[in-house]
Amino acid sequence: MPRARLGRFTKPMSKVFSYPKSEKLKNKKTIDLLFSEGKSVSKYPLKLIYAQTAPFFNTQIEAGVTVPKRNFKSAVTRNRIKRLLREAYRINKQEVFNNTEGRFAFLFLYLGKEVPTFKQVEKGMKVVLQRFFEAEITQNRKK
RNA sequence: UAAGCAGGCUACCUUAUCGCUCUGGCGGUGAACGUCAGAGAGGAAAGUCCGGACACCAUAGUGCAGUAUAGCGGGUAACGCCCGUCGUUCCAUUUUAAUUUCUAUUAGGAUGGAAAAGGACCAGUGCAACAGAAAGCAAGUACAGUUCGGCUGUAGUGAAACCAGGUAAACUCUAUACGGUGAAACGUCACGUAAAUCGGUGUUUGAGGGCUGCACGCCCGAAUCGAAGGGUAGGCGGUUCGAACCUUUGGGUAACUAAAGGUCUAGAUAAAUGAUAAGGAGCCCCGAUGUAUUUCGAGGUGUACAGGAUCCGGCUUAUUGGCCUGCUUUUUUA
RNA sequence: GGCCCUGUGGCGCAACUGGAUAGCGCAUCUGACUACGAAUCAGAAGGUUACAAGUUCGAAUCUUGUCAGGGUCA
Repeated sequence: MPRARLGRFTKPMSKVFSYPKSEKLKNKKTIDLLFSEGKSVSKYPLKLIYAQTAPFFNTQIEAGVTVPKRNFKSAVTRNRIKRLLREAYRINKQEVFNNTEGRFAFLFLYLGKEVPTFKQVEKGMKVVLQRFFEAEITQNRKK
């Protein structure tokens, strides 16, 4: 563990609504982990797959975004939906940072078959994150 | 002024807030991070249909096989691309001749435009449904003519009929070009496992490899091939200055090219250009005025096709609106 | 990013060295048989051979270009 400095865990909070490169979910292993063992909550047209990961890197949450090629053939519309999803996560992620303990990996899937507006995506994002909190709280109480 | 055709250019804008990637400066030992400044998708970035650059494989070698192209000349790094030109076919206009009351038909010439994968059945092999005597090496119907010789002409079937027949986007032949594999190439650093198990072949009598379909030749060569199984699937370089773009002058019918001057113009990697709000160009529709252009008011829309992934030159396909140039036809005025 | 393959009724397949009505099985519909159903028998419908252009007298077949689907790679 050469580069893991656990004391550096907290990020500076000056840029609240940012979504830099280091918070993006890139590692193929963790993505495989998400699909095999991750739990999910969904609110059409969004679906959130999440899993707890080891506290290894500096970031608290890694998040990724996916739009299936099967539903959207054009690369332009796929890029647009991914941008909308990223934007919605960027604006609403602060609640997650304030209300959770531990590290998580997120993957947002878009399941709809039509191009949404930003308001639809943001509404779905808020609901999905709320359901994520509820699921986590009930799990903690069971423990 | 309007319409059509051909070619070229362009790709909505402004403000505010929040945000993304890269580069440079400063702070920071360094990384992270902060801050300031700058840069940040296309005409097709697409399809991957051709041609190259570049990298590795012998210094890329020989023969066969295979693939591609096809009048002639030029351009180019190269091309299946582009330009010019010849012939062919089609269309339009015009003209001549014959027939005809006219319309029109046939044949020939001229002008303009368009299209196309446009070598060779005088090397050989194959193919041709139905119809037809006969569709390829053998035969033959009817009528007419006749120098009486299966000599000549006509008719009928058919897309094609006796003729050196048709057919090569049939095999093939001729000429020319092409070695193979492709940035998941290739180099390098790091992490990690199994130097284990089973079976085959082999060490100068040479296994196997050098990703070519085969043969030869050349090089490396002591281990190697297969099965099942285990590990890693990360970083950096290649990677953006290039057959680059712009302007002027000269050469060329043109495609294009030479010289001089100037410019720096994306480098992401689960993949950067976005979101929200307001407003304005533009477009559409409705109403009023009006011969019409226009003007005023209200509403809608505020864009089509579409996102770099090593890089260039083409081709093909998708596509909305605006602007410019040329040609043709038409209207008005003088 | 590169390379390769395939498109024929609703489904699975034939016909592919060009020759005319594109065929077979299952499924569908109608009728018969039966008290009713299944099975069986008889009959019918359903195709612009993925789309577009070309070569040819003639194209599912040959050529080219689009579109759709699938496979493969360190």
